[in-house]
Amino acid sequence: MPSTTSSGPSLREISRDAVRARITEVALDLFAEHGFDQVTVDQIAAAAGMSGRTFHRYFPAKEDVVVGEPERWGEFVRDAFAARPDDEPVWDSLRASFEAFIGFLEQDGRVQRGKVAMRILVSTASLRARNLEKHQLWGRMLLPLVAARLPDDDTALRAEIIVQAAFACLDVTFTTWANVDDDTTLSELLERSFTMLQPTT
Amino acid sequence: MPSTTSSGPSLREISRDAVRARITEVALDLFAEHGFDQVTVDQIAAAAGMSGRTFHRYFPAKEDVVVGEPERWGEFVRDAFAARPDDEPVWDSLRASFEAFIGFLEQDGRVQRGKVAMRILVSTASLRARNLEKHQLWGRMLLPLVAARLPDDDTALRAEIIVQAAFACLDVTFTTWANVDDDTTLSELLERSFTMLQPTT
DNA sequence: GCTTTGCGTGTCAGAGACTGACAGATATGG
DNA sequence: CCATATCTGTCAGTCTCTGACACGCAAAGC
Repeated sequence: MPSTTSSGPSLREISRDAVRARITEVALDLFAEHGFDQVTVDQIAAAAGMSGRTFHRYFPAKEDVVVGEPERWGEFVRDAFAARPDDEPVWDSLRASFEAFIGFLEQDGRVQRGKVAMRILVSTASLRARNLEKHQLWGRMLLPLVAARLPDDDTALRAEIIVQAAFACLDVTFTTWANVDDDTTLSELLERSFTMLQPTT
Repeated sequence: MPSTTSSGPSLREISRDAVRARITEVALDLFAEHGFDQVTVDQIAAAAGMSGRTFHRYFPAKEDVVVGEPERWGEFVRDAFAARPDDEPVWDSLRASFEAFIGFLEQDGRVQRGKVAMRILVSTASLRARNLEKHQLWGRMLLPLVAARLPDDDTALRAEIIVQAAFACLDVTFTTWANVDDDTTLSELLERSFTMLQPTT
């Protein structure tokens, strides 16, 4: 147990995060060069100086290296949504929450790396699958909040549709952003996507 | 090669389809009882009286038993969309195309079995993944047709959003239908879903 | 009728992603 | 220095999926 003097992450956690980051760095390079499916776990592990077994102790599945930790970002988005005013239309609240998410990514400086990762993601079936699971998770986290803000009847189906449509917008945003070479902004694409769709009130 | 007297499916194809149907039948029973992940390919093969290797000659992947042949249905939907009048709003055309698809399924009497299959599908990650690939495929087939019907600018992004949103509606439709015990109709749910969302014209 | 050809099938071997069990190494705290 | 917890590698095993080979059977050609 860590001493009570510091309430921050323990030494072990720092070390663990550092190793995870290193693995991610090495793996993304390999994926970018040879393609996700052409790189084996053992190759990544060797490049990172460890055994394949140890790789799986840091990432349960090979896909997790690219997708990251959906849980953390899901909480971020959920909290952002919860912080929105109650009288705002849900569609706008969702857009604002995704906007905050994107803003966080950009500020963190992961955008360049993010574009590489996203290009790998959208071009690999098993990674798209993992991404879908992220949507499902986020959906389960957002659904009750969205449903609570909807007027009277049919809230279950309405909320489901709205959330899924929002994810579709987010997906299209990231996909087109990854496939384009100019400097089009994620925020810009997100706004355009959300504007093209409107839930009937 | 078959003699020219009959232009129908060859004997081999009939036999192949029959075997495929038999495997599907046996496998769905096993999946429904034990869950998709708990049933091995060898178990299905044994229950169908063949080796595991032969199973894979009929279905490249275990998931294909549940998902079926996306290509065929994709063509069906694409043709249905192409047959719609040019001046109809794309959103309505998409709804009509999905309606036709659903109608075909219901007429074929696969609805009961379909509900079982759908329950297995929505509760298994790898099957949801395969279903997503189906969406991607259908999307690639529909996208050019949809884009061609859209007014002037930004057709690429607009088409992408509209198609993805339509798939979201279709997905929610099947998912809620599978999870509900009453007699709510697929068409009914589809209509409600599509009505809740409107692309801005 | 016999052969040739094509096709379906089983067996075998192997890659690749994981997972559990065990044992040694390392570092953390007293 | 020791006791503890954690990390790590090795090994073995499961499961999906693929390629290669050989066997059997049935239709087609002579």
